[in-house]
Amino acid sequence: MLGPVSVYTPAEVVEETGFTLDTLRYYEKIGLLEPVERNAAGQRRFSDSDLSWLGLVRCLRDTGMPIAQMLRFAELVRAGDHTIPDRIRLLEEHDRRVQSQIANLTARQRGIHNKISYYRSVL
Amino acid sequence: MLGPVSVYTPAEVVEETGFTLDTLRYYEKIGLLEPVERNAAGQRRFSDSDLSWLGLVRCLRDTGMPIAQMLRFAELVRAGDHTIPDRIRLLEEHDRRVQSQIANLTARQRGIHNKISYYRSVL
DNA sequence: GGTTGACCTGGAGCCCGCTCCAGGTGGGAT
DNA sequence: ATCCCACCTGGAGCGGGCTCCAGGTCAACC
Repeated sequence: MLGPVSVYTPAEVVEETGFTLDTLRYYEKIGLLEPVERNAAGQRRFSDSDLSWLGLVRCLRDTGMPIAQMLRFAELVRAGDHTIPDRIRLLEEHDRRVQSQIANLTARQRGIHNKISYYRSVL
Repeated sequence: MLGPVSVYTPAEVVEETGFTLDTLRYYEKIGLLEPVERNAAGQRRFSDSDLSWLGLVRCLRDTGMPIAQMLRFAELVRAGDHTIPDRIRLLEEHDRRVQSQIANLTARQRGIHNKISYYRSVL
């Protein structure tokens, strides 16, 4: 039994992923997205696997991974299953950076809270 | 009794705040920093109050506040104590954004963890 | 079969936030 | 007295990540 094999228009992918159409085209142009299938008229028809890749891209972007590093990751994916350990290492390293991002954000937020408290105290 | 009134060289401020000297000059140029005191030779001598302001700037920058908004905040500070309620509002609004940043980061991190687990499961 | 609107391409432009440079002055340790 | 290094200014340049545009093609609905 195969999973659903669906096809999505650009507008649907924009809706689904939150990326703009310009951004999707840009990602394809730089190779962050595999060349997307086209219909007879040359319009993009995205696949489930494009969608799922874009889901991961969304996670990595939103956690601050630079595009250059996502490209390296994309190359590992293309290179085949033997790169899975490398992919794990890359993601784990990124995860550590995300963790410290959260810690820093939380610490700085405390500084902001202090300032707010101070301002309240002098009202 | 007055607090310590000290004066800091550019190098000390760089050390203390983590901003580069170029960044400090840039912040002064755009008015995010009040015109800094100078010695006879025209070199900057930062005050305690510069340092403390830079501490707040560090919190706001690290939590993603755009420079334009920090400038608005700086103007409120210059305008005097009657703007304290506005400052509180501004900081609280920013705090809410920081909170949702942390939430988003945490959610995306879960997506990354899932991917790592998946990769581990297929090894 | 006409109109509207989604989509296409290549390439230029933009915004943010620094960062770097050239060319020069002054301070302070030896 | 000399050296070196920190610091100064104004202005240009940069890197990242899109974003916008002109000019054109197709599709789909009335």
